[in-house]
Amino acid sequence: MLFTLCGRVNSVNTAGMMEEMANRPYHHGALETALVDAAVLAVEEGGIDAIAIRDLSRSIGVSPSAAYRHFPSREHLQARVGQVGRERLGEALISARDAVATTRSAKRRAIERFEAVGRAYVEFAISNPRLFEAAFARCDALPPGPDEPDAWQVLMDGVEEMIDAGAIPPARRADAPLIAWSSVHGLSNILIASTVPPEMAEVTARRAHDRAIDHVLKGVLRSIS
Amino acid sequence: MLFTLCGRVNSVNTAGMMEEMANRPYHHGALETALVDAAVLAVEEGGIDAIAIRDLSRSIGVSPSAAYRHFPSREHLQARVGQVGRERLGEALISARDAVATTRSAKRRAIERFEAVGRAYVEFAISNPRLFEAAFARCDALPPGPDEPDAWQVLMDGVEEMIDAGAIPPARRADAPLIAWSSVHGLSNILIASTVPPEMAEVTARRAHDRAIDHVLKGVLRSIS
DNA sequence: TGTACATCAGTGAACGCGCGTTCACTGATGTAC
DNA sequence: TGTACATCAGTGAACGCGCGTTCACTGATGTAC
Repeated sequence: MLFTLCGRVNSVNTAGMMEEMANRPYHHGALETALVDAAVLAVEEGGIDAIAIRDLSRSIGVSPSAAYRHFPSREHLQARVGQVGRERLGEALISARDAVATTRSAKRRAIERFEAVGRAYVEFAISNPRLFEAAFARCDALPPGPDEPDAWQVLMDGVEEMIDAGAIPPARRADAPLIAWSSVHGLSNILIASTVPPEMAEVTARRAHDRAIDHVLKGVLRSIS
Repeated sequence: MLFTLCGRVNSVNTAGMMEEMANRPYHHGALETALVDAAVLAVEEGGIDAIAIRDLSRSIGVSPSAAYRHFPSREHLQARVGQVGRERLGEALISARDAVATTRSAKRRAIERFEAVGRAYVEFAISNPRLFEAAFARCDALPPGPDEPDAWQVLMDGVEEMIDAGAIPPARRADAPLIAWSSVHGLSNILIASTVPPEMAEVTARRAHDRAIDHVLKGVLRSIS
């Protein structure tokens, strides 16, 4: 499911929702979280403009005005979704990087960890295309939280790690992060934008994406070496 | 104006519009063009979802239903705007490339033409951010017209030209276009997304962008050489 | 050259819709004494 | 331990809005004879 083209993490439990609405207490208890979760799903379905306070409240089973206890306006909720997108992206990068085995040489390991970050970046975008877009569409609206994992930071750490391990020359410290980020971010957007013809099997698309990612990552390493 | 951050080609002539509405004939004469032009401006103002048939018709001075003589639905108009974005991007690339002087060696010239394309790509995105986004958001909706200049084609031509001139090895023919496109497309999106703090002068931003473009283009050449 | 008529490109009223937001309110919760 | 009361987190009705789209219509245009 993670690798389905434009696939969504589809965790809506309709039965559970109906049940919840039946014997629902006066106070929801975690309305803010519920709103953000629902908003994230809505964004993944129809983009950032698909966020509608009335619609989300309704789906949660709460009156529209209740939402205003937690967000002063629709825009603030949208901004929050962008923030969540950035958080999830950062987490995906870190967990992919840290999943790389540690049995290689320091140099090889640094390269593989860097590649894992790049690969995870593109795969996150493919798996959550609209959330990925929202993450960057509203990135000026809410500052990164203090312990929010930041994609840009993860990337710079990776470059530093490679320099330390002697995988790339220190002279590249200044421009390598932007070069790498551009490539990987661009590939992500390109893969998101291009719709695969329906007759093309999902597996085929996945393989094509894989090859594209490989090529671009190899290119990145060449350009910063 | 071309280089203003998030600058728009602001060619609305309010006086002219009022005048036109006063002694306007029963038939508009070029309503389709007028709708597309107005839609492009609206997109540049507020993104693809800012296209509203009622609003556009009103601004042109025509009844809402008149638009339906030319577009079956709002979605078709949106798709058309995406197509216009792609056309304009393609034209910008070609004209920048062909503006490169021909007095250099074939090799040097091929490289400079290629760089000019990359630079024009990013500059188009910076100058028309929302139109640029729309160009790729709806790129599956309308097929490219027969003589529509295609950004991807321009890029591939550039690679071919460099191979012919001996600027890059033929072995790069397969992966160079995607690598180059990813970098340049990614940088475009990054520069669009990052808002410059207001205290930062426009000139400063422009210079920062210039440096970023230089770095990334140099990286592209390294990675495909 | 003049005229009948088909076709084209508009009008304007109406339909039904869902939205964001506000407001006075009420039920539940927790805290000070 | 019990109670008064402030505060919190909901309700539900209402406001005004603009939207996409349809429909029967009408004025302008061009074409066949």
